[in-house]
Order: sequence, then structure tokens, then C-alpha cells
Amino acid sequence: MRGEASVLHLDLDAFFAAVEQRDKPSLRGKPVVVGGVGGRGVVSTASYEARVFGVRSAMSTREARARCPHAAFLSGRFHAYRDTSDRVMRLLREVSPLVEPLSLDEAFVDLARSDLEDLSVPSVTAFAERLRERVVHATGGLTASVGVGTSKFIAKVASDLDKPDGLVVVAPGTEQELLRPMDVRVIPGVGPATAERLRRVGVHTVADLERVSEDEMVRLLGKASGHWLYSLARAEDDRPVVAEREAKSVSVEGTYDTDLTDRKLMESLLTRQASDVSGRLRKHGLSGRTVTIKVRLHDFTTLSRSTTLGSPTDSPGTIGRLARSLLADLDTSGGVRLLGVGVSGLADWVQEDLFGETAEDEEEELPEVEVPHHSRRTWAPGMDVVHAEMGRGWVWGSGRGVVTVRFETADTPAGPVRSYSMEDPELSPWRPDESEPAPPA
DNA sequence: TCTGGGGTCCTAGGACCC
DNA sequence: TCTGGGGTCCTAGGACCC
Repeated sequence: MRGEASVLHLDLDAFFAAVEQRDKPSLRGKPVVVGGVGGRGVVSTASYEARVFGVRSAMSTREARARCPHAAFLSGRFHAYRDTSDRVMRLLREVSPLVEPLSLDEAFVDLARSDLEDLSVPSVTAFAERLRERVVHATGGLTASVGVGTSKFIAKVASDLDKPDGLVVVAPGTEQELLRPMDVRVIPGVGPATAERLRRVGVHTVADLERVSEDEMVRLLGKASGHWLYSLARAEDDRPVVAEREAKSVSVEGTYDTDLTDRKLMESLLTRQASDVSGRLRKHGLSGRTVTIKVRLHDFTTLSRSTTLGSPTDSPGTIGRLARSLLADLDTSGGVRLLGVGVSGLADWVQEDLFGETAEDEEEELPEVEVPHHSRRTWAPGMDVVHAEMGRGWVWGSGRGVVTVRFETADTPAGPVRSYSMEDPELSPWRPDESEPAPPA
């Protein structure tokens, strides 16, 4: 905790929805919901017009539709969000070299490293107001809520106090009186589970929490959380603003509209995910030693299995092979709703292959295939898995704009199954009056 | 047809080593 | 017959964040 309010937290208001409203004037003033539009999608961001109807982040899209049927439901344009976010982060870096992005729409800025010499409350307030105006200008009209305080914790709490389009500067020395009446959930790290544990011992507010001894807190919540909460309850937070943080893991996962039961299909999907992970590792010059798969069963139980190599890899073949072998040990007979692949234990170098590049280490090229028009019509966004005959292969559709084509060639009836996915925005919308071909046997 | 995706951090137990 | 103790690595699961 510093002597002056020099930590700034900026949060773009209803960011994804605001970008959509900026780019599509017809959506302005109307409820907009960005998130998964499939059968198992959840809301990522709701515009303030949609929040009036009780639509919230992390709510299932199904429920959001029930609450606000007339909202525009959009699946998101991440390039546009990334682009707008970059503009904001660039602007913040003009203000201070020490900017810590937390996500596309949030960042801490260390004002102690800015050109602002006078860190008094009036000076910081005027500075933050100017910054908010510059954000509006830089983004083509998006507003931001800003909080400033003597620590990250206080700055973040402050930015939340006057949303949207607000500014709160917490004067040094007033932190505890601000926090005491607040719910314990304002403390970062206190989620539903911790809040429930605290509630059971009669702790609801930060003031309640302040009365609990450090030993008691550690007994209740474990070492790390106990000490952490003990400090934050007293507004003690010395975490520095850190500009560069290295990635610790890279992962890809997907939830399917219909539970998967076909092991061959699961293996195909893992293979595809492994290649996506590999691509992202390579793009950033990374490789990792630990490969993990994540499997969520039909009843939402979530399993993970991992294995660690002697040296790091970024090879799609290696990652895919390990992922498939980890899956082999799991009982998925009840159906699988989510599959994922991740790599951790990252190093910014790849082990030199002492024996030279081996061909089998790379996944073989998947075939380029033309998806015939008749199969496109059978695809439906958010619908159950769709099967369509297609020459010697057949098409499975799952998830918006993604078609997975799977081949079982006539000459190798029991041979290897290969698959690839393609994204095709033209595949929607689905026209329900059109008949579907029968699924393959 | 409740419950995304991409992350981080923590805990606890077992293996293994000295 | 006894059965310490610290450190590190690995695995699995869970809580949490945006």
C-alpha cells in the first residue's frame, strides 16, 4: 500500500457488446448479448440494455434468451475486440510504461511511473478524467470506468463503484472505511466456495473478516488464502504493477452441443486440438513438457490426466499422440460434453532433436476436401450433431460455423479415421424446412 | 438439454533422493 | 523388530478470475 493514490485500474464498459454497438448502429440503445449461441453457450457480455432484463455474464444463453428474447444474440468477433483493446493498451502505455493488462478490457496502470508529478487526489482525478476522454476518442466511442487508489486492490474496487462510465479516486487513508461495509466477495480470491465457508462462521462483510485472527483464517481457508485474506481485509496489498508476465500454459477446449460417445470421434477432436495448441505454441516460440487432457462427462464431472516428457515439445504429432493415449485410460461410456488439450511446463526453447527431424513426429497432412453444397444445408447452428453423406466420407457438424469432416475410406474400412475441421460462416443460418440425409450406420 | 473458454494459483498425496 | 525429515517433482482436483 502506497502513500499516494497512484495505482489506476481501467475497465471498458460491457466491452464486447459495446464494440458491437459501435460497429452496428442498429444495435445502439438495444439489448445485445455476446456469448456462446449454441445449445450450451453462456453469456460473455451483456449490454446495459440487456442487464435491465437480468441478463448477466456467465449465465446460460438459454436463460438469457428466456429473460430477454428480443435481444440481439451474437457469437463475438474477437479480432474486432483485440483490435480495440490494442488501441486502448497503446494509449495507456503512452501514459505510463508500466501497464498490466488483465484481459482484453481491463488493465492496471502505475501512475508513479507516469509523467504526472503531482499525485494528490485532485491532480490524479483530473488526470484520470482526461484519460477516460482519450479512451472514448481512441476507441470510437467506448466508455471506461476507472478507479484509482493506493493499491491494486483498492483501484479495482474503486473502478467498480460507479459503473458504467465512472471515476472513483479513493483518498489515501480512507481505504478501510470504504471496505468495511462491503461484502467479503469484493476481495479478489473470494468466490462462491470461500464466501460460503466464511458465511458459515458468521463472516459476511470485510468488517466481520477483520475480526478473525490470522491463525483462524489459515485454519479455515488454508495457508495461502488465509494469509492473503487476512492482509486484504486490512487493505494491505503490496502487489506491484507488472508489465510482462510469461505464459505458463496453452490450452484449447471445446464443449459440444451433444454429448460425444464415439471414441474415434473424440480422438479426432483431440488430434485437432493438439494441432491448434501446437500452432499457438510455435507462434510464440514456446514448447512445454507436460501434456494434459481435460474431459467433462455428461454429468459435469471434470477429469484431467497429464503426462510429463523429459524434454519440451511443440509437435502436433507428439501432443496429439499423448492426448489420445491419456484418453484411453478414461471411461467415457456415459458421454462427454467437453474435451480439451493443454501444454504446460513451458520453456521458450525447443529441445534440439539429436537425431534430426523424424517424419513420424509430425502429424500427417489432413486431406483438403470440398464440402459439397448438399451437405452444407444440413448443418444447423446450436443443433445436435448432424450427419450428412458425402462421397466416401460423411460430415459431422458441431458448434457454430464449424464442420468436422470425417473419412472412412472404402479401401480401409476398419483403418485409420481422419478428420479435419473447417470454419465456414456461410453455413448459417439453418433452414429447418430442409430434410436431412440419414446418419451413417 | 442448467452450467464457455482461456487462463492462474493452491492443496494434497506419493515418489524419490539425500 | 525400527520407521526421521526436508526438498523437489509429478499428478489430480478445485477455486477463482475475466
